[in-house]
Parts: sequence; C-alpha cells; structure tokens
Amino acid sequence: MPAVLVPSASTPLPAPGDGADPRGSRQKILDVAETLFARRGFAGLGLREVAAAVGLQKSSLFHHFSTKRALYDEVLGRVLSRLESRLAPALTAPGGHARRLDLWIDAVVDALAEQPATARLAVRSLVEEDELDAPEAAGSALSQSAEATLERMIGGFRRLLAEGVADGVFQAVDAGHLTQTVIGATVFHFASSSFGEGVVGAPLFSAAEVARRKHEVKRLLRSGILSSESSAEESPDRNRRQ
Amino acid sequence: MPAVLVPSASTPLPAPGDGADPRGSRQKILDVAETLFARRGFAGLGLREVAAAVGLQKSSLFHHFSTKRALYDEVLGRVLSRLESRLAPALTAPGGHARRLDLWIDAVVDALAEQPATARLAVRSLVEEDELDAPEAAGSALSQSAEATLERMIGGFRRLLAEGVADGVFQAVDAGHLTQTVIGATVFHFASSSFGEGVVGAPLFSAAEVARRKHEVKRLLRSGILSSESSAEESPDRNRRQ
DNA sequence: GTCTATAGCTAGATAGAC
DNA sequence: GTCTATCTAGCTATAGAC
Repeated sequence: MPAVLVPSASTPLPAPGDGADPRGSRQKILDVAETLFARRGFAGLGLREVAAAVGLQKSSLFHHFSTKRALYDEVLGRVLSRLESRLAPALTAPGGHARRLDLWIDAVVDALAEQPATARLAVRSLVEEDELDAPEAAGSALSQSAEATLERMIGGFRRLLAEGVADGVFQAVDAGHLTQTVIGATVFHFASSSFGEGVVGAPLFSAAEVARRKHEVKRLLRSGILSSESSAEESPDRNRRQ
Repeated sequence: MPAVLVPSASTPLPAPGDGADPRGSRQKILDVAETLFARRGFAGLGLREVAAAVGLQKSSLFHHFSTKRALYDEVLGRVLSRLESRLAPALTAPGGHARRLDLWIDAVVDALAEQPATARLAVRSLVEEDELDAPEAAGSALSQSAEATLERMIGGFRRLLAEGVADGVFQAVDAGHLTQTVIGATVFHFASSSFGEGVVGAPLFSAAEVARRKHEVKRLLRSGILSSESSAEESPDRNRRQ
C-alpha cells in the first residue's frame, strides 16, 4: 500500500476523536516534523509527507511556518532546549565534580532514551552542516538560538571536566577531547538505531539496555577497562601466547 | 557566483592537463561522489552537482552507474573496504589483547584522519537508514556487501574485547556497549566537523590533534579519568565545597 | 486557518544521435 | 562513452477563494 495520499478525505490519520485540533495545529506540526526530520533528515523529508501525517494540506503548513527551514529550526530549537533543561541541574548539584559527572551521564542517557528523536536530530545537525547551505557557501546550519543552547550545554559540561581536573579529582585529561568522547558515547549511541542494536545485541531503548548504558559509561570514566594487575604502561610482551 | 553550470564548455574543472581521463571516468566519478555524499548526504546531493564536478553531463553518469543509489552503494562499499584493510592487521597482531586494542585505536584514528570523508559517510549511513527507503518500508539502507564488511569489522573488534575479558586482561565490561563507545569516540569524533572543532578548540584533522585523539582514547580505556585517591565507589560527600 | 490551484524549478532517469 | 533533448514526478512556495 503506497501511503494513502488520495485527495478524498479518507483516514487522514490525526488524533483520534473529533475533527477539531486537541492542542493547536502548530504543536501538532512540530511534533510530527520532529519525528520525521529525525527519520529522514532535512533534505530527505518533503513537506507533503509532513502535511499528510498531520492531516492538513501542504500549503497550510506555510501559514504556521514561513519556510521549510524555519520549521526545521524550530524543531531543532525545541529539542535542544528540552535537552538542556534536563542536563542543567546536574551541573550545579552538590557533592563534588565526580558526582556531578555521574549525574550528568544519568541525565543525558535518560533524556535521550525517553525522546528517541533527540539523538538522531542532534547527530544529523552536527553532521549535516554543509547539507543545508547550497553548493556555494555561507551561513552555518544551526539557527542562532539553537547554536547558543548547544554552546551552553557543551560549555557547561566542558567546564565541569576542567574544574574537576583543576581540583585534582580527575586526572589531567583533555577536557575538549573527553567531551567529544562522552557525546559520542551517549548521543551517537542512541542515534545509531538498528546498527547499534546489532552491536549491542538488544533493543537500545529497552529499560534494561538503557540502565546498562548508564552503568557502562560511568564505569569506563571511573576506572577504564584494564584489570588492576595489567596496568603497566609499556609491556608489549605480556600474554604472548598468540 | 552561483556555481558555474552554463552549457557552454568553459572550465569543466577536471584534473589539470589534457582533456582525456587520467584514470577513467568511473574512478573520477567515485572519487567526486565520495566527497560530495559525505558533505551533503544521499538525499541532499543531486547528480547535477556530481556531473558538474566531474566535468560530465548528468546523463553520462548513468552509463557508469545505473541509479543514484547504485553509485552511493559503490562509494560506501569502497570506503568500508578501505577502512577494513587498515583495521584488520591490528586484530591479529602479536602482543596480547591490550596491545591489539591499542593498535586498533591507532589504526582507526589514523585511517579516519587521512580520509576525511570516511567518518562522515559512516555516521550518515548509520543514522540515515530510514532515509533511503521511502515512507512505506522494506530494504535496509546498506547494500549486502557493505553490510558484510561492516559486520566483519565490528565483529572482529567485539571479539577482541570479549576475548580480553575472558582472558582477564580486561575488566568484566560489556563488549557490545564498549564497542559502541569506541565507535563514538573515533568515528563520531571525526564526523563532527566544525562542531567538534569548537569543542576541542583546534582543527580535528591537524597532526597535533590527531595524535592527541589517539592518546586520550587509549588513556581513557586504560585507566579511566578518576585520580587514584578518589576511587571510592560510593562517596557522594567528597569535595562538598560547592 | 484551511482549502484548491498553480507557478517555477529541480530531481532522477530514458531515448537516441554521434 | 559522451552528448542534447526530453519525460515524469517531485519539490518549495505563492495566490486567492471560502
């Protein structure tokens, strides 16, 4: 069945109930677009599909959002703001930098696990950058406010690491590089969909696997993976029976 | 200047020198497409742009590749094969699992740093998945051979970890989750372009930053980030001067 | 605020001359 | 193996009735 799009008004698939909007078309469009942009990317998604999923005509979308890009910007802004509000508390929690780090990991993983579109949209927005502006040049991909939100979030985390190092709670790690690693370990993980599911061997968004993710990331940060016996830095000849 | 695309044959921008192809149009198309797919994604790139960059007409591309999708598959397959050939040696190197792990990290980072398109294409292929097949369903995004290559690579690494755990060289980590983390720490890192550059504070592909990447990832795996003094698992009250 | 209709353009893909 | 010409279908966006 090739995705019902006939002009006749049969099963436009909006919310169950009456024809009136339960919470306003604007919100409904944003919700639908969030899911679909996460699934197909900016260039891969047509407004025709958005309109069909919302239960409107394509042209009606332009009453609420002036361009496709404006819709995308608002979707991304909403997602990033929602995420920031989940992460901010960890940065100022009591208990020292090590505990704040643990809380932050818990918060990101929980937030990304609850909103499956978030990680995919985030990874896309980082990787796409060039995709949005045409062949020629100019204009970074993120809207100003989205970029500001992102910078606050990342900057806050970087600062947590740097302060922990200055304090002596953390080893002399490179805060920037470690930030990249942690983003990879959380955002990339939940964006990797069926690939990640194959690697892990279970649904990434199941409660068990979400819990395990938190545990494994925190444990890696805490103590690495080497057994205590084998912590010699330069001993290339241990375990030679290969 | 809006990207010269006038029909008259002025500056088609192929390789410098004569008009004949130095190594065959097929290769030239693959090389160009690799760069451009990495930059704009599958849906975001039009064959018109590919043709212009190669110095051919759009229709000529169809003589070498039957569909846009076929071209994309071949590009991805080539990239993954190239990567696998760089990583395979580390998996069977002498010296035990800890050393093989270090060698593997060195190899991925070097490979991704040398071929900037690789990480972006890989991340895209993982995140896009749904983008390629239409609204309805069916057919995973990767071609069969690409998927097989990917599975060999990832499977090999997972096995390295699992064997290290069985050996007692590594702690009792979850091999799947750690694999995800390491992919994030390497592939995602080099795919994050200008965002990552902002986080790290320096060009990701510079020799200095590539070296630092290798060092930081290996160090994290080796020993985590906590200072040796503060390794108590449940001490939420250390460092309370917040 | 939603609709029908359509403008203007580009997409991927094909036909057939040379 | 590359070209010109063209097809069909999709896209974003606009105009204007209700």
